[in-house]
Amino acid sequence: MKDAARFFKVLSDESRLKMLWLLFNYRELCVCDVMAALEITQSKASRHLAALRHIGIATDRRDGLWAYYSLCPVEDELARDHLKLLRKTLANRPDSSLLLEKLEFWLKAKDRGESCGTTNGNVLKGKAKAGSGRASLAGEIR
Amino acid sequence: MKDAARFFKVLSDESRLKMLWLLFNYRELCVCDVMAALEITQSKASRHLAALRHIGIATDRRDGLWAYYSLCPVEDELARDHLKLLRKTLANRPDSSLLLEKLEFWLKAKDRGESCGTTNGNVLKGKAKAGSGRASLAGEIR
DNA sequence: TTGTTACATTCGCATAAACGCATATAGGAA
DNA sequence: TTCCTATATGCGTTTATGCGAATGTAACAA
Repeated sequence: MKDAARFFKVLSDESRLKMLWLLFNYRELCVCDVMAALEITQSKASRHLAALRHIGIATDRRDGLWAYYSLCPVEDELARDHLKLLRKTLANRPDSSLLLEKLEFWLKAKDRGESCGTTNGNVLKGKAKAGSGRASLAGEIR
Repeated sequence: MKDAARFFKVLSDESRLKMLWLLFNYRELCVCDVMAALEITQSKASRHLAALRHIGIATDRRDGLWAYYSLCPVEDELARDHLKLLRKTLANRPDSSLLLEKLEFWLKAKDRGESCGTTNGNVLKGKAKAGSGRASLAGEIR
């Protein structure tokens, strides 16, 4: 049962639960999307996403500078079943919808050309840039 | 989602998962039963059982010197659903049946009058005592 | 009373986890 | 080249967690 305990340890952090909730609802998200929706630092987002990857419930796809994370098929039965249930149970949590709204708000701002601003500025308060206008690759699921 | 993370934190320890598995299969168990089945110290058993009690998924019933722990109805939907699923998923773990066998072995030894021996001796290696022959109150479920 | 037993709890220590900060890496643009 | 940006990671610090050993508590027996 050691691996089962390790799996639940990953679920025992609020930030990681929120990330899972976002990934349940969006096909893939980059680090700065998670950063913005959860209002956490870049290193925190990167590390927790890496934790999801390390136990094999998420993968990352690199595209230039960006790293897109998404859920991946889970071989372990216990993990797979509990993740499936988690998707349902998290939906009824009070802060779940708010979290999705925050993400949508950020994605729209990103579409308008705002940068992630990890180096100097605050993510959600960054000014609009004359940037590339890169379209978000976040795939909405709902 | 903070309370959800707290719930999964309780599941993130192998000893606590084993205790839950035993309580899924026996209506109630005293501390020394858990101690013997898991081959852990008394303070460890007591502490982890208290952790299950503190988040409201187990209760204790005192009868003289003994403390009998059992699962209790859980009001929170997330916790309730995941516990229900956990009962199924843990059944397929390789060490689950072995754990139940260890418990049954201990319960029979206890029925023969062996003491828990928390103070001085090792639990499973304690000599048979001319003790009270107290019948086990552990209620088998399977 | 004294002693024994089952359990809870406190203590101190060791390890693990989480964090911010700074830096490294690496791709894209100028 | 140089600069900027997105992400990963090493480092040091803080906090959390788990543990055994010892002690405390309360019930029962003699």
